[in-house]
Amino acid sequence: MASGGPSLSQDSAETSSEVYLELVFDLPLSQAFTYRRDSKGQGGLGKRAIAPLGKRQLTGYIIGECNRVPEGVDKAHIKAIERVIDKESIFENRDIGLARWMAAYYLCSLGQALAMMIPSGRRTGLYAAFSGEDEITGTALELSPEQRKALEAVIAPGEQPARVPRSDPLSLPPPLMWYLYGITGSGKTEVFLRAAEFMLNAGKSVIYLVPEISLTHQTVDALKMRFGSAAATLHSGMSIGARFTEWVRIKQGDAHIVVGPRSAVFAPVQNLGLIIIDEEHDGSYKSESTPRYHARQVAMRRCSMESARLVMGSATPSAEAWKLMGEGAIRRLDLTLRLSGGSVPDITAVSLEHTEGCLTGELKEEIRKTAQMGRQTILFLNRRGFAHFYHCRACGYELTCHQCSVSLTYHKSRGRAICHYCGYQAVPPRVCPQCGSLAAGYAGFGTEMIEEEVRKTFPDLRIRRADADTAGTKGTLQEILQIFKVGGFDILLGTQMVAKGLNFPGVRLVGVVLADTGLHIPDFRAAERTFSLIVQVAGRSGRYFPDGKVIVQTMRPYDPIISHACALDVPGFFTAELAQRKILGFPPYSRLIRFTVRSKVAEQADHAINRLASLTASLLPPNADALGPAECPIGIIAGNHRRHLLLRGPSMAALHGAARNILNQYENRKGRGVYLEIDVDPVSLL
DNA sequence: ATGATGCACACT
DNA sequence: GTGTGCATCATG
Repeated sequence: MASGGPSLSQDSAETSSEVYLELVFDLPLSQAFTYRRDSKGQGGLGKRAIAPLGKRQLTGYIIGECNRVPEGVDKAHIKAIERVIDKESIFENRDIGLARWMAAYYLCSLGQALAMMIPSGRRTGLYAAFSGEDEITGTALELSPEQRKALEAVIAPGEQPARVPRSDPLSLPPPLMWYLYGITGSGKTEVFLRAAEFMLNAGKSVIYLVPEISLTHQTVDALKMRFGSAAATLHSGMSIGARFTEWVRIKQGDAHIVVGPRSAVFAPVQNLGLIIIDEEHDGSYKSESTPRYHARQVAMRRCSMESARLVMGSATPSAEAWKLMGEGAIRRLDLTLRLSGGSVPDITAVSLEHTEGCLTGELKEEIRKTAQMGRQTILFLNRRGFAHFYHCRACGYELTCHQCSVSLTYHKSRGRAICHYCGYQAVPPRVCPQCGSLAAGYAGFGTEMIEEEVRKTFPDLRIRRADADTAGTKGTLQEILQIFKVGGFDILLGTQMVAKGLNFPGVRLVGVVLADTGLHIPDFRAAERTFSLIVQVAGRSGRYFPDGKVIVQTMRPYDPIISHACALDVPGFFTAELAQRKILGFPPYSRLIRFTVRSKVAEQADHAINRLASLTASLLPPNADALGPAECPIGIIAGNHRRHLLLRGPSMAALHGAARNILNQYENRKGRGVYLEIDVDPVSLL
């Protein structure tokens, strides 16, 4: 039937009048698929449509309309879409443009990138919420001279970066960027709010990014008070319906300022004027699943594309941001003064060597002194659990998880050793399972052990623990923190979560029980994270009274990282750290793409990573190199053996092409049960 | 991603 | 001769 020349030409005459739709799906497939319109002749760029793909009916995104079928596709095989879902386009050209950039930059499919940008695109997780950081008031506060200067810089008229259309989809002139660099309590938030207010008055929209959702509720409340119904939220803790409602409100232009965690960077605001990134250093801005985008990177791109401004802020900038500030690409605005009557706390590093237990004499004395003053103490420990490693001093045996390769942590309250990665639990043996020695047990300490020691040392003081275990039950953490805030007990003992932006007026003393935890993890950012954590924790002290005291216990009191942190010397830290990174050739002096493979079968993981490595060896340009292949620092998670390989080059441009070629070759013959994850600009290498 | 297909080896 | 498992392939 479809054999002769004449019939073909007739076909093409027909085809030219027919319009086809190009759809992409939330699948790891790079290509678009061509369809006819549905029975009612519906189509529409930027709308979603249900369409048959193989045996399945999937939601696809209409990214184009064309009047000829692609090369090598038989017209007769073209199917019609089932139906169009949306009445109005949900993706503008701008959104599709941003998604195309994401797909190219993060090496994911266009469909995966688009799915990220809409509320129901991906399943939504739940996070524990707790009250946050700065006391934001509904009414505008008086600005200090420093704040005023910062605000004026950010809202200064004029100089817009030229809107230069480029053929290279990855390169655009950078946006105008500023960084509010200042200690906790120096009033960054008020400057952000004023800048936002200015933009709204100028008829522009604002996106306000906060880490996870910890600060979202409070920031939203404040924004609602300040800006009324012009404010909207988009976060993963909301129901799908609530999210959608807010999304529509934003899309229709009813809301002009959006607060939320990293995914809010995709908020469909009209006429974007400003993106704010609060606590820019925070790790939660990097997505942990495909596409593994970084909200800061996406924000920069969006601001470039839409000629908007970008303002970030933190007391402890990321190394990337610090370098850009040094180069002048980001303009630094210093906020040096503590408002609310506070001042910079007095920070002392104390050696833990030769100390019985986990509290040094210095720390005990300060706890006592603080209590006598009727004030409060926060004890911070960067580790959950009672103790960490089960270790035999006779033969060196270590008790580790059968599923994952990490050490088990003993939780006294449950009498169990628990894996912090997969949740595996075991009753710890009394004698060494390997050599039978009795000299086996737990070394190190966790929050439970400290709780016990503090209770014993200070039987008269009221102490509460706040960590992931306590937080398990829904309102509990929130409650504990609220009680602490109003002076309900004397000592708060906690992990990471007390380091985040919490704010307690009555706190005088902050004790970092062991600052070195995490310094030895095999990750080139270990120092940066440790430094940042200590400085952030120290910032909890002395917010409202000028007598804040911080004791940092450490095994290595002379380590420059610890001493820079204790001196709150961010420039000093980065001078040393960036010099080190430069010597070692790590970011921000190079760029990385990480390939991670996982499989239940170790040999399959090895095989896969070796194949990737040999492809890499033949396809990597001469100015780039590869690190690995190697077992991941966490070699096994939940029974999956993990191997990784890092591509390193002077710029992303040098790596992208090679990475794409490697992936194309690899995809041809990938094994079953072997999964590959691609991480562009990885933040964690575990 | 996932459902279909084809081929190897096994078993009533 | 049919059944089960996995590798390979196509999806418009």
